[in-house]
Amino acid sequence: MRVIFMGTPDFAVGTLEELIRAGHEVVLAVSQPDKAVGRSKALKYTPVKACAVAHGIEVYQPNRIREPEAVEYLRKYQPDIIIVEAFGQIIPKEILDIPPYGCINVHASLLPKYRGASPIQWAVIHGDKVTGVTTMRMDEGLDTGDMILKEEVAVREDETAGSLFERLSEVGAKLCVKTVEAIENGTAVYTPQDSAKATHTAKIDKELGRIDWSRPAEEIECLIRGLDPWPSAYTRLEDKILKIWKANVVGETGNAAPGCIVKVAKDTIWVQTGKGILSLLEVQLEGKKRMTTEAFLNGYPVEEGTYFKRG
RNA sequence: CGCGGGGUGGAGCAGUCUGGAAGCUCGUCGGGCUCAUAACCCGAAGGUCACAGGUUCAAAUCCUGUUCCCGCAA
Repeated sequence: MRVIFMGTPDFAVGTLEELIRAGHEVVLAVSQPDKAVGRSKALKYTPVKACAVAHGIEVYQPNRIREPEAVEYLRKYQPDIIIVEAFGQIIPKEILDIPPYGCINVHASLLPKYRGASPIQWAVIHGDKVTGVTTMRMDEGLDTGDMILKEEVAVREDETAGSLFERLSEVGAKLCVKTVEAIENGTAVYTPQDSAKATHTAKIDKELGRIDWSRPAEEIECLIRGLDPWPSAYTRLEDKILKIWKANVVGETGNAAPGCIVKVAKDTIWVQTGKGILSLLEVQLEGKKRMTTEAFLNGYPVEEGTYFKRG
């Protein structure tokens, strides 16, 4: 099939590669404009663009995909189908109507749960045991199209958003190819979503990582994993930001106030939360690298009875 | 040139302002104590102080250039 692929971050790269490997003719890759990234504020290719370039596929990066000019640009390629995955902009109806087989979206959740941005992080943050990937035929709503294929993935105990990203990306890539196959040979079944059961998720921002120590330890632990590798959960230690990368819930003893450092051992720091104690195992002080709590304590004295402050 | 922190034995840090014999916590190795230990005691190994120039009788420390890492911002 003649395919136009629309996507931006790493998550979508696997799908693009899998489509190419499956023998589809990817005639155009559409990605968000390159952004200034990093301390040097140098322009950097989006991961999808980099992949497309490596495969000799033409790339198009409109500022706004709903501009008539962008719509006409896509139309010229006469795609049989358009695959959209983590593109980052809402696709207008004019584009949805271009390909005869429609626009197919790969969404990293079990729809209708977690419609919207960042479904992977939210699955971890909420402590879900199971999540997955759904492919659907897009309509004008936000992730409301009819579902085609769905695959469940178990969330591991120590799952981070990063590790889940990798796994769902692979699952999504294969599921996408299967979906295209089914559409091509006419066996695809379109199942409407039960909108009554739909939930929506918001974009992840740094503010979300500010740890509220009055929350239960379990909830904070999920937040830490859900925001790893970005933007990370953090607290404040003596006016410095301390990111927390890894922690364990250790029980419910103690009646100190939330945020109190109730114990400093050789390789861990115990913090009182609203419910239970959280044992910090891997941290990162601002300006420093991420390190085990043991290493951190070797060079940075922390006293029992002092407090972490919020944000 | 967006702002800032940093590169010192295997790890994390102090020392740099006020040049002048390499330090702390931990790890490693050996020995001791102990029923035993991740605990305690004694001892040892291990560093061209990121790299390159310069100033000086003398540079981890002062000056110049380079490079790498990290936080913020975007």
